[in-house]
Amino acid sequence: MDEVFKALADASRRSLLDRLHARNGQTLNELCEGLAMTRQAVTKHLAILEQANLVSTFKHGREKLHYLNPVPIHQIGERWIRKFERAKLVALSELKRQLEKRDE
Amino acid sequence: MDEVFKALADASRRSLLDRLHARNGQTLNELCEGLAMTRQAVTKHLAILEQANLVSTFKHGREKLHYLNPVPIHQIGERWIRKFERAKLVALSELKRQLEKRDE
DNA sequence: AAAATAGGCAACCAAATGGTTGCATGTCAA
DNA sequence: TTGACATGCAACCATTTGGTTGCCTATTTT
Repeated sequence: MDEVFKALADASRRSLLDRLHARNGQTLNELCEGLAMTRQAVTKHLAILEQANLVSTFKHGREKLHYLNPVPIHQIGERWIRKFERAKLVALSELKRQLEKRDE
Repeated sequence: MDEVFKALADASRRSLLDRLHARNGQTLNELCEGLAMTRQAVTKHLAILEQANLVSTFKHGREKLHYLNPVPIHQIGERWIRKFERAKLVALSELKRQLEKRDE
């Protein structure tokens, strides 16, 4: 879980995930296109995403294909964010109560 | 948005949010209790959470009260995670299709 | 077989991060 | 008013991070 949060902390890595979300199964070179970064920097980012299980790779000849794995992202949503959604609802209903009280 | 992801990247900070979720409005000293960290380290973490708008503070005499703001967390869920949930569904239905195909 | 293409490895670097210690300030209680 | 308590500020430190360059290997293509 911690690795996933760490991996998502970087904007470049999130944009790599976005790219894979737009088109899955891209090669390293394809993922490098248009980025203001060397290929090696991208390689490192992809390694971190792979480590966090957010991306899986297949070798096909001399190319390495990258696939998005949305499961950990989903888990963050389920196991972590959901918990705080409830707090938000409590805060909202509290606010509502206060506002209604004001009109009394 | 980037600040929120960065703030959530650290396990100590996430556990501070957990503590506030369990009991809102704690003082700095209360939040320090039981942690293997100096008060100053906690102060820094709280500053980062505040900067990311995940925590708001009120001064009450010599005490500083900390309140959880769940809105940015909710936004991460809405604006970011939701997008990838769809990809997961696509992946699942693809898998289902493959499995069904196998039985033909 | 030679050249071009796709990617991997390792050393290096500057800046950011997470933590510390020491001291200062503001506020409450005796 | 004096001491205790809650917090703030600043300098410092080691490690991690995000990036680079240079070179090597493997697979195609011509």
